[in-house]
Amino acid sequence: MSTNEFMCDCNIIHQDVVDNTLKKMPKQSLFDNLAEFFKIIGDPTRTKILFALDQNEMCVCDIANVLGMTKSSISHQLATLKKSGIVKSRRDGKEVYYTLDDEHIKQVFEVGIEHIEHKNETENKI
Amino acid sequence: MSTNEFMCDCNIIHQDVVDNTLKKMPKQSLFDNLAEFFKIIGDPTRTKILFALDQNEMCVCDIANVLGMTKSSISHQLATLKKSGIVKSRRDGKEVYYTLDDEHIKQVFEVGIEHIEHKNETENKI
DNA sequence: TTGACAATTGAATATATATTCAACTATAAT
DNA sequence: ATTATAGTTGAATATATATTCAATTGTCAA
Repeated sequence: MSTNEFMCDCNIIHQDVVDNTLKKMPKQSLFDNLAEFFKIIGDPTRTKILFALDQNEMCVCDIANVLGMTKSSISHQLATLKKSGIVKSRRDGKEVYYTLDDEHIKQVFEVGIEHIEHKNETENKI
Repeated sequence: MSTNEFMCDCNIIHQDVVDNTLKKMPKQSLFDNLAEFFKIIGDPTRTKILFALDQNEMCVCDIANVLGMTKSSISHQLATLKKSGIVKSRRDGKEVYYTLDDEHIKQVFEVGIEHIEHKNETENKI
């Protein structure tokens, strides 16, 4: 019944489990979008930018100073974040101000931090 | 006051905002861990593996069949996930069974999906 | 012990991407 | 108009990594 059995190099061992899982799998595009989103926030520089923007609306130079990086690299990363719909920008005079476009960011960070703390706990149990 | 002002190529424009943000910034290792975690789940193959394992404990061949990929590539990815403490494994005879080691995964997916849906909504408003 | 299958592993390849650098645009002030 | 500053952009480089391939290990059955 599985549509994938000819694409891989091994036999199905538990047909029921495979069929059941295949039935529940969302379409590929959901996984692509989900992974794309996590990949975008899965970079230390971008994570720091998002944390900073979660505190204040900020212009590029200020972000560069907070992170201790060049405005070029910050601008590149902001472009990536903007293209993904995570931040938005407005110009005021010479400065361009960035803000979070997605208010879930804090919540996303929180579950990530929960995971890290969970991991540290279990490691320290040894 | 800022410790970073000599590492970047532009002046601070809003000293108060920069100082205030720097005061609130967690240490670098938190961002590294956070980003590392999101990077790990920020790959379509791994996202699918985690979704599958959230349904059932599964062996490598079954996962390979669900995803339509070779057991080698699945095994490599499982090693990555295991090293990050996201999955764990047990051997039973010839098979090695994997399960989620972090029960937050479903919650992490949920906030990610919320973001995607939020993005789709705002796009469709045009 | 031999053969078969599940799974792992290391090296190689191919691809993605973060930062740098230099050039450029946009805006404001003189 | 000229100058200075904020920000963007494209190309180049350096680095990371997903998958493939071939070889290997672990386990069971005959």
